[in-house]
Amino acid sequence: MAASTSIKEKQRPPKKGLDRGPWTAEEDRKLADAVGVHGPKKWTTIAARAGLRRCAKSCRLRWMNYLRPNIKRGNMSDQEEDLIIRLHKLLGNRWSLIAARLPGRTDNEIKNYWNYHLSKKRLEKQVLVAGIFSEEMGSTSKSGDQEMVEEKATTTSTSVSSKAGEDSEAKFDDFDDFFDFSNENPSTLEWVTKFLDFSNGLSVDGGN
DNA sequence: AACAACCTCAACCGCATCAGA
DNA sequence: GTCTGATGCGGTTGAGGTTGT
Repeated sequence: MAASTSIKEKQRPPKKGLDRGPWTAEEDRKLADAVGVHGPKKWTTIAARAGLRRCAKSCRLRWMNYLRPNIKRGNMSDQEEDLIIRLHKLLGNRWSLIAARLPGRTDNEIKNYWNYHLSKKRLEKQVLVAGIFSEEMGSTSKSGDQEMVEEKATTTSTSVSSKAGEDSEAKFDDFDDFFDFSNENPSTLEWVTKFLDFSNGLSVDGGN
């Protein structure tokens, strides 16, 4: 983020007596206990009552991304990856919405996965396309296109992290084959249909 | 064995939105 | 209707582990 300062995160002083950095097992236990008592809401109350020197946001994040029950860990299956690609095409960078369709996966996890894995796959494909393109153009030396693609490879995160919608349409045409729902299982198809109905309704209403 | 490059994961921030006073 | 604090989301960063040379 451009808003991030050049000062390294971990070197910043803690905010008014609050701890920062990785959570300890003890903190996790306290947080889990507090959530058990108060429920996964009222994070300011939880942060205050749990005896943790952590802010409410930090507690919520820790719970949502790590301590919450039924969190699935480990590699993404092919089906999950496929679904992420399709949902991203549909929803853009709305990671929480995408995560809601992948039981046990967190928005943070999906975001991480997308930012590295899938953007990389896309770049590989771009390189391939650029290579074919320059061949068709009959260029023999290392083309400007290729250089551009290579340069793009160094700016992966910025192109991927643009606002939702901006990139999903224009930059992901390569995944159109993934976006064929004709063989989709009924539950996914049903949800996609509902979503499209809903979004169509919004656009007809002018978004209100 | 040492180093570099690659990859994963957890955590932080700022901003937007929501909800209650 | 406005203000303010709480909550949720998306973008970004960096530590640390793994793999390759």
